[in-house]
Formats: sequence, C-alpha cells, structure tokens
Amino acid sequence: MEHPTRVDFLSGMNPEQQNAVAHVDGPLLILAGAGSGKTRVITHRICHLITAHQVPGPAVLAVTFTNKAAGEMRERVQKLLGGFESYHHAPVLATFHSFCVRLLRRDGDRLAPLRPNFTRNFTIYDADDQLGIVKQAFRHLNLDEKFMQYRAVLSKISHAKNNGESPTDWLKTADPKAKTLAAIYERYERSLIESNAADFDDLLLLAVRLLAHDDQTRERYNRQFQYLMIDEYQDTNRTQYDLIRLLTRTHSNLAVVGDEDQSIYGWRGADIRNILDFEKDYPRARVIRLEQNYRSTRNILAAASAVVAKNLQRKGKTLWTSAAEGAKISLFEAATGEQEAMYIAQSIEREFDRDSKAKIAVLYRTNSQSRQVEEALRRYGRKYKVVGGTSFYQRAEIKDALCYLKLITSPDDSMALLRIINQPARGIGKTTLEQVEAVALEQGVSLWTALEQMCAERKFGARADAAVGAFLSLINEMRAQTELPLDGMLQNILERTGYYRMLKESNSPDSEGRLANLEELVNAAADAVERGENITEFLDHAALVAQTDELDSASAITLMTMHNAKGLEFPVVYVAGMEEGLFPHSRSRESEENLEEERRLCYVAMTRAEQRLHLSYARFRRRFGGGAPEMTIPSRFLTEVPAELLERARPGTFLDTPVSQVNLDAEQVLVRESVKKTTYTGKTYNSVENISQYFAERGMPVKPAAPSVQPASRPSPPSGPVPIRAAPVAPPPPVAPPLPGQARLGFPATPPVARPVAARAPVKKGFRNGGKVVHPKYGRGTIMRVEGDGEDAKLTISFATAGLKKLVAKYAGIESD
DNA sequence: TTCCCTGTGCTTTTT
DNA sequence: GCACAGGGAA
Repeated sequence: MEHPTRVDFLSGMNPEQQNAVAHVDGPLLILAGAGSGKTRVITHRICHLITAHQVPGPAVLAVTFTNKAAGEMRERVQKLLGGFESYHHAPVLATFHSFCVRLLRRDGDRLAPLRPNFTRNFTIYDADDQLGIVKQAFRHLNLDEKFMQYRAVLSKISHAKNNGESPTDWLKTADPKAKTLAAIYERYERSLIESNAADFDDLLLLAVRLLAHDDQTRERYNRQFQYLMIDEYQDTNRTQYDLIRLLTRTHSNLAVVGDEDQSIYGWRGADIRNILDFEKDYPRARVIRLEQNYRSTRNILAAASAVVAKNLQRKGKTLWTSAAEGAKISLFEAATGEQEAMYIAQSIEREFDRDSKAKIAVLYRTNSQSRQVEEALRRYGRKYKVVGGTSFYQRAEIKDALCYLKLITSPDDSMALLRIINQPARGIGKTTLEQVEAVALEQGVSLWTALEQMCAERKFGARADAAVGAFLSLINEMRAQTELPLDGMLQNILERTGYYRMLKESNSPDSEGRLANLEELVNAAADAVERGENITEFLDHAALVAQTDELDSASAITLMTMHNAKGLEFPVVYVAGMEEGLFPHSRSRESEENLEEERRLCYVAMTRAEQRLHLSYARFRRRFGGGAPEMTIPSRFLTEVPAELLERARPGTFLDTPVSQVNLDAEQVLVRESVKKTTYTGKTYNSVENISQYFAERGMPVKPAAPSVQPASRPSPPSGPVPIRAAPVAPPPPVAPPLPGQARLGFPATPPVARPVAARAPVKKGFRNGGKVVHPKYGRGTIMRVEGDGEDAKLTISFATAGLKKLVAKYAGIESD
C-alpha cells in the first residue's frame, strides 16, 4: 500500500492552515472562523503527526462533541491514510462522553473507594430518568411543580455538580428556597448512587474524579495519549476543562480548535472563558487564526459578521472570502406563522426549479416551529427530514425494551425498574409501589433490593405478593439466560414479558408502528452482535447517540433547530421566526450575556449558508395552539444586518404563479376532520399521499391562501365541497410599530402586511389548478400546480395510478380530460 | 388497580 | 398543541 507523503497533508492549504497542521509539540490554539476548513485542519494534523512524525495512532486522542463529528473525522482520517493497518492502530476519536464511558467501563473498579455502590456495569441515566428522579424527590418532599419547574431544578443541579457545589453549599445561600432545593439535590444524588447510575454530568465527573485521585490510572492515560486535540473548545464546560488538564498533566501537547463566536451552549454550562483564557492557562501557547472562509458568499459572510460584531465578549476576528458577492439576503415578512411556512415551502419550490438537486435547510429557534413548516411542505408533496423531536431511542416502546435490558444487566437501576414493572400491566400498581419506595428510601437501597426483601418477608397482600413474586422470578430467569445472543435475548424479553402480546391485542392505531419499531430494535441488536458489541456497549450506544447523529445527508430538505445545525453547511438556508421573544428567545433577554449567546446563535445559523440565505418573520404568531395570534416585533438581529445586503421578498413576487384561492383554515379543518375519521396516527397529517389525494378528489389546488387572521371570518365547513372561488379574505391585521431605528437600518416603509393575493389571481386559460387531464402513459390525473402558461406550462399532476409527477405540457402530451 | 377523561399550564436550545 | 396530573368510574 502506498502512503501519502508528508507533503500531501500540507498541500492545497493556506499558510495559516499549514502552520496549524505542521505544529507538533506544545499548546496550540486554533481560532477557526465559520467555514474556515477546521475539520480539514484537524484531520490533516492527525495524519501529519502519524506519518511525518511517526506518532503511533493510539497516542493521538481527538475529542469532539457529537458522535457524528467523531465519525466523520474517523472516516476522513482513514481515507487520508489509506486504511489503518499500515500504522497498526487508528488514532482515538471520541466524544467527551463516549471517551469517559469507555474509561469508566474499563477502569471504573478503581472508583470504588471514591463512589459508594459503584461498579463497572453502572447504567447511564438520560434526561427522562433525571426528570423521573426529580419528580420522585418532589413527591417525597410533598412538593409540586409550583415550587419550581423540574427542568429548572435539574439545570441548577447540573450547574452545581459541574462547579463542585454540594447540597450543603446551597444551604449557605440567602435563597429562601435553598433549604428545599438542597434537599432535592441531595435526594437526587442519593438516587443515582443507590441505582448505580450516572447521569450525563457524572460520566465526565466520575472520570475526572478517577483520574484526579488514582495516580496509577492517570499516569497510564498520560503515557498513552501523547497528543490531544479538542474540537469546539468554546463549548467545553468546567468539568471538560478539568478532564483536559488531567490528560495533559505530563505534557502539553494540546491543540484546541474553536471559535468564540460559535459558543452557543452556555446554558448547558459551557464556559466561554475556557477559550478566551487559553493563552493564560497555557502561557507558551501558539495562536493561529483561520480567517479565510471557504463556505459562503461575500454577502452572507458580511451579514453574519455584522451581526456578531455587536457582541462585546469576543476576541474579534475578520473573516474574509475570495468568493463572489452572491445573491442578496432575502427577507420576508409574513402576516402569520402559517403564511411564513407557506412562503418557505413556495420559495423552496423555486429553489428546486433553479436546481433540482438543491440541498436546503430550514432552521428555527424552537422545535415546535417545525410543525407549520412540515405542513406546508407536505402540501407541496415534498419529502423532508426533521432532525430532533423524538428520536428512535426516545420512543416509549424502545425505552421499555431497553429498560428490561438495563434491569437485567443492572438490577439496581430503579428508574428502569419503575418504567417497566407494570408495563405490560401485571397488577403492580401505585399503592404497592409507594410501599416499596418507602422501604427503599428508608433503608437507602434500590427498589429491586427492597422488592426482594419485602417479598421474602411477606410484606405484601396476597394479590400484590403473587404479582411481585412473578415479576421477580421472570427477571431472574431472563438474567440466567446468558447464552442467548443480544437480539435473541431481546426477542425473548418481548415474548416472555407479554410485551408483544400487549401490542398485538391493543387496538390502538399506533401499535402496529410500535411493533415495527421493536423489530427495528431487534435488528439493531443483531447488527451490534455482528460488530462484536456486548449488552452494555449496545446500551451505551443507545444512551449516547444524539439526534444529529441520525442526520440523513441524502435528504434534500432538512428541518432542525439552529443548535442542531452547528457544524453543518447547506447551499440554501432558511432562518424562520426572526422575532423578538422567539429569536432572541424571551428567556435570554434577561441578561446581556444570554443575549450575546443568542446573537452567536444567529451567527451560527447564518453562516451555515453557502449560496443563498432567506430570513423571515411573522407579524402575528400564536404562542400556544389554542390562543389568539399575538403581535410580534421583528428581531433586533434583522436591524443589525446592513440594509444594503437585504432584499425584501414580497408576496407579489414570490407568488409568481396564478393562484385560485382556497381558504387555508377551511382546508385544514376539513383535512383534520377527514383524517381523524380514517387513519390519523401522526402528529399532523399522516402522509403526503393522503393530502394530495384529498385535494385531488375534490379538485382543489394544493396552494396557499391569503392568511385569515380573524377567526370569525372562517367559514365553518363541516361537510360538502369547499368553494374553489376566492374565499373571503380577512382584512390585514394592524401593523406593529416599527422598531426604533428600523427605517435607518434596512427597514424602510414596512410593506403592507399580508397583501391579499386573492384579488389579482385570475386563473389563466389552458391548464388550471384542479383541472382534469389525461396523460398517454399515466392516465387520468388532476393538476395540482401550474407554472408558466400555454403549452410551455410546467404542470404538477396527481395521477391516480402513478402519484405526483411534474411534467411540461407540450413534451408530455397532456390533454384536457 | 386500571383506564379514561378533563382541565391546566406551559415551550429554548441537548451531550 | 401537547403532556401531564388528578379525579372518578368500573
């Protein structure tokens, strides 16, 4: 096998990149602006160390935040080196969490003196488990959520843990809630210990504790990892910082890569000072700035830079590009959230007209914003992929199955036990569990131990005793069946616990989907067996996969939060919901620090775009499903973009195809009604086909209507056909006052809100929406959409047999039916 | 004990 | 719109 020479890893790079790649010993800070080739520098440096400096692969440790990033790097390094065989071993590429889990699974026994009850087969508690513990603690302390939100408590606890504060430290504060909070915190920690479990913070904290107190282990790790690289250093927290210090105790071959402008995880404890103070922490550090951007057009870069320049907490850098100026940044003002979503869907159609292979991302601040965009995209029959929401491993049936596995490997895992003890129902109810919890709490033991003990001592009534006894022996028997491979074990569990039967006998509409998901899980287990993983590794994997890790890059349209978009890039990007209170989020307006983080988030979102960037906001938005739409104020970030870079997208220009009006709300009501009656299962509509079919049957165009803001103006159509003629259009809502300084900064006279398009939407002759046609091959169909006119018209037609097709009239030989 | 219904109260972002 | 807690009925 031929190996690339040292020159290969430096060639094709700019001088700064070369310096970074060629740097060998001593601390190095790489300030890498968005799109400056950061990943390339990291991977090339790893290869350079291995080939040019004969560093053994396993002596190099590169740490990232997501599995996806780690996987990508692994792939790229492998490719660059032409396989690892020739160098005996691959470098170690891990996330902080996976690295620490491996460390604890391997050397965790040495933690025994430092953490009671700890063994190497501890389980990992995810966010749901954490929430469960807090709820339990609330119950024991007779509190309800009025005292404080569970999540708020959790975030306080997490913060405390990462900063070395104990419950007793909290007692010293003046906070009137301190005493109760400290009790919850204490109870929380005790639960984890009793369950032999570690939450996400613990994974890092326990690893740090082990390395800090066990010299032998630390020295071994120090000897192994001669070179350390940390990606996204701006997002490290205090514990991660400590971990890095411990790993570089005997040498300072530490290279960190980061961009303070992209620090967006402060709320999760990331400490931006880690990167701002790197040069203080490592006085001999070399600093290299990567300021040439290879991703975006000049306009996009200028806009993003202008926004982030308003921040005070930054080192400051000037990104530049040799790329062309590119298109202006489009800005659309919608009347309502619905209209914004329809605009995005329509505009995406135009992007596909321009390039049928376009890769497009729609970014938003909160997950709940995805729903409207999804609905709009379905109306156009577009497939899309949503990152986030409930991932596979968060589904109830998957969690149940995994909890059985967890309980089998680690009986003390009380949250797992609690989850499945009565799932399927086996007669162990609330009262019984309350008794068990009381005993466990009193004796400081796990629920499993308490159950066994109480059963042996005949503490239950006859009925509960039988139920508990059966459950205990069921779990014990399954535990004894160690000869089964993982997938067989899962099957066995699902059979013997009656889980399959429960789903099969249920007549709930989604039990079929659940069964399919479980099948998928069994397949995943079989794959894991093939990879040589054991149960614990399989469970670790399930606990540590992030939602972005499942990102499918093949999908043409991707919807996700701006946070999830970090590290990704797309030719076309939409940023939706640019409104005060939503983005920047109302919760971040309390402090200047939080506001700066929101601004960095804006910077991250904008710099994802390579070619075109579309911003939008709605003048009115519903905050909750039922409530009335509330008036909004455009995001301050919009006023921070230089006016000359912006271009208003107006309803008149984006609705460039004839539209026959149908009242959007009326359609939605009808669809909901009809879908509910038949096979409604999903969150919104169940499928594209369903929607197109529905409209096709009624000869309706899949087209947006002018927004109807006043609920009173909605026709109420419980049955009968919806009129194709223009629906009455509500008067535009009152216009919010412009922000001070808006006109100056690119908000000239606000264009009329929701100018009704109905008035000037004559249906062109020839082909029209809803018309029936015949195609020589596909047969009869209904026109869903017309672009252009006459024989040049591009038609989107729904065929009864062939589904949706986009055809040009004169080529396809389409005739009116 | 289980199940279903209703009312309530809220939604940031996630390894 | 949704999840969740709490109540009431079988």
